[in-house]
Amino acid sequence: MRWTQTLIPTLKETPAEAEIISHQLLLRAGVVRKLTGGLYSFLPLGLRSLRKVEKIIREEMDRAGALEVQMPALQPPEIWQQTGRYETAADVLYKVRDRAKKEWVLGPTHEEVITSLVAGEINSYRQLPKNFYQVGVKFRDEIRPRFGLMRAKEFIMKDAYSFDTTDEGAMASYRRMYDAYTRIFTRCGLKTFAVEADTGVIGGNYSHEFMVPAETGENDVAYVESGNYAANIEKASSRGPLTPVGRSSTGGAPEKFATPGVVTIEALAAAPYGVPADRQIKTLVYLVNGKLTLCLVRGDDQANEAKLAGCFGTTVFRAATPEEIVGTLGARPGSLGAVQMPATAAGIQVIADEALRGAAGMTTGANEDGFHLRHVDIERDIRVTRWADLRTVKVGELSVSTGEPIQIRRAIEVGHVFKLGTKYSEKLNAMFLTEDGQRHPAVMGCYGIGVTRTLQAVIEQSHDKDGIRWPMSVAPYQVLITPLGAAGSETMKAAEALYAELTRRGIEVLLDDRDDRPGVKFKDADLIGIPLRVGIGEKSLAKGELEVKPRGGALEPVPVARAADRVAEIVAQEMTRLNG
RNA sequence: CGGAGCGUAGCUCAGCCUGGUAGAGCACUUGGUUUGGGACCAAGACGUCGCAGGUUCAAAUCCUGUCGCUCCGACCA
Repeated sequence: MRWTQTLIPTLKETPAEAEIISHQLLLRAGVVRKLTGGLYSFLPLGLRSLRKVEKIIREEMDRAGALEVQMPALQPPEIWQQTGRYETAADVLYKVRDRAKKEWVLGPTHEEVITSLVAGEINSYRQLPKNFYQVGVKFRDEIRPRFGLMRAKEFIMKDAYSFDTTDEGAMASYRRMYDAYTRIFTRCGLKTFAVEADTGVIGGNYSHEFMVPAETGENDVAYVESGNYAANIEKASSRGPLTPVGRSSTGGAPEKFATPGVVTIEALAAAPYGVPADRQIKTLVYLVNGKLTLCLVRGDDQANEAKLAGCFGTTVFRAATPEEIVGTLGARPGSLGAVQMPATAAGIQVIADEALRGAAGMTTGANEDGFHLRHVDIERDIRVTRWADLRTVKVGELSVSTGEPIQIRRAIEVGHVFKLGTKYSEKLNAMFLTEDGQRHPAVMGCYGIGVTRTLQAVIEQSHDKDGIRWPMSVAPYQVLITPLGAAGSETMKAAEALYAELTRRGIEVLLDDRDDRPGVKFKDADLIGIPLRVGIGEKSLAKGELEVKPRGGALEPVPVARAADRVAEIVAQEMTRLNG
């Protein structure tokens, strides 16, 4: 391709709307353009890279035995009602109406559709296992789209769904996808690591997210130095707080004391009260299925909402409003506690964090504004209906499995593998007959890769101060030829000859045939990040040489006659390296 | 949804406080000079100042509403 024939609208200045480097480079390098918030058009360069990521994904999915299909983006709401996700996923569902006023949803994912499909077409164990995948557009009504392609209203996703006859079979399918994902991201030139992920209301321990370490990521990941433990912060657990809970009990009964205006852990920890945060019980109130539920964590701990969801068995819950709380507990947030509860709170569930087990000599709210209770012994004074891990782990705590101190870093989630079980197959009747004639729901798994997000993650991980540094495997073009000279010059003639020869060999070449100054061409070359550049200037050409230069690497003079061979060699080496 | 900020040329922004003929740099067009890391000179084209209402002799500027964008938080199958 000739530069003057395509469209590569590079920007010298950084658009004000882009905050993170990958987003800035997407715009500056002419990869994408924004239509409006969360919606982007891919320009010629961007589309080429996107197609390459998709191609790698298809090759590895096919290699893993998955079957490509294509399912509708527009879906009937009925199947969403059947799985219950019409309500639980309501926040992200785009809904539209047709001329007859019938409602439709724009698919944010395709579990319902694929399971309906399988329910109709697969009846026997002889037809299983199967794994179906597609690459297509998803729609999500994100509360806050941001960071360009990272969190968009419309994005491209590869989603796969496996159907097995047994749990063991489902595990094998899961493992195959896990391995395929590892290969996919490696081939894209991305350094990723897999972390244990929250399984939400479905439960179980089989969910991993593939993460790209990046300060701009939206996920916190807990990990240990050896690499033998890594988990999303939503899932991560530890051996407990670094300062274990004490039993500094006086043995006395809970004692009420006045704390006028004190409604925070910090205020109670400060003078004149001086109650350390780890000697306080934090009382949180949630509205779950229409009922108030108390959650107790240590004063210095943070409740983890993903763990709460698992505990509640639903993701549909919210913090109770002060009005709801006062009506039941008789006090406002900041003065709440589970020791003495009014009659209006009879039967209320009290879920306490494991870190509070055995705690005595604690201080908590008295359910009376302006008062707290001290000398509280949680096992003696509080009727705990359930103990559970509710807290968010902190840096330095010891890993349950390896005993190493936990560290926390930010990361971008680019892929997710999940063992679903039979939740969807049961609800949508995806049943098969076993060898001995019994009806069983298929055991499912689902596997997603954010394709457009992956593309941006590559840039986030692979760039320098001058621009993008595309890995050879996903670069829009493998080689950029930069002749320094106008049309008709000797340098341009040499460039044309090399362009023809490389193209003949099947190498993807971009020829910068613009009549521009060298500085402009070099700056743009660095910005758009083609991994290998061939410079052709009068001085070197007079010596019978061209200049071969990897992006970000050293310049190598090569005789004109050997140039095509040398370029082909480097391209092949790099592709082989990435493809493992 | 709560908090903050911003909407002026394709891009980056000034002008607004203190109302009075809409600006700069980059990009674009033409001509010339240049040509190894975002050139220079000259001429030119490009604007419903986000939108709507109000105040005023007069509104980019003041007031009200509204839409959009960005950031923080909440939220995130």
